[in-house]
Amino acid sequence: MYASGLHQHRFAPSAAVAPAVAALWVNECGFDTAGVSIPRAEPHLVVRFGPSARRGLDFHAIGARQRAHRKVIRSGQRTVMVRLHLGTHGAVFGVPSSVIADRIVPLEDLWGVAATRELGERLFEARQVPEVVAILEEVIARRLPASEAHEAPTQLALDAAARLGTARVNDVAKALGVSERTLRRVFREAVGMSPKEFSQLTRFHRALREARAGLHVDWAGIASATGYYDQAHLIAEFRKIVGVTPRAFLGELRGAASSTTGRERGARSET
DNA sequence: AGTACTGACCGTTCAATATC
DNA sequence: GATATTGAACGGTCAGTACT
Repeated sequence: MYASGLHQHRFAPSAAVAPAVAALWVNECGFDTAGVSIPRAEPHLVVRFGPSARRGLDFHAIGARQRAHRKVIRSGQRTVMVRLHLGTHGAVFGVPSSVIADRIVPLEDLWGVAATRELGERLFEARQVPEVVAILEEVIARRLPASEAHEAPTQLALDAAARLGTARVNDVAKALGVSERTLRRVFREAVGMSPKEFSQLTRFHRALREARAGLHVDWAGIASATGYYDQAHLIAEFRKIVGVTPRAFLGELRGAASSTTGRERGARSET
């Protein structure tokens, strides 16, 4: 999430939650502003404090998303974002990824009223950001199984995801020893989107990363380097995913990421 | 028999590519 | 840039198999 005037504090996940948590950060904003979230396949756990939250504090699970969405961030709002690894939805949320795909689900619908009320009370009392992060990590760690091994269907989807960059779905299915239909079924259940949609999102992120890194002088170069047929297709894909052209979206992000700090347990890159 | 899982087939959609 | 063509990917459905 990026927004004008937004302060972002990043935390390296502790060893206890590292198998499930890919990134953890806190956004704070001192005045009303606009924000845009970049769509991702990974599920997120979000805790909001402040004027936008119900009763001053609420938490949600956000599933795999294929489209950016924009919203107003109110002054005084603090948002704790936890990005999970693909395939950990079952352990952390207790449901298949397909259940929360393209949705924002109140955590109490997944964890139950009692568990979320207890968590809410603890978070409400914890005023300092590191304390909030520690509580969240403790709660997530408690939900993780002793073994890091995934169930077979989830592992199949993860193996497919690792190969899906440029390979065709049918070829990936063959390489993994299942039919294309089975791979598609399993993948959608485990990831919350189709293999093709996952490939497109992966390619979009690659192009965005290259553009932000400034490795190419023009969009045609980025399109060529990241697997798009041509610049026109790159632009069409950006329009579909984030609603605007690549140049406009970069401008939106540049204007947004005005203040970002990496600290506490070590800084990492964040998109 | 009922259930769960898988593969195969089919018609449709749409992205990729070629051509004008 | 607009349009046409091609083929990959999709979801629905059904049959086969294994298991209870």
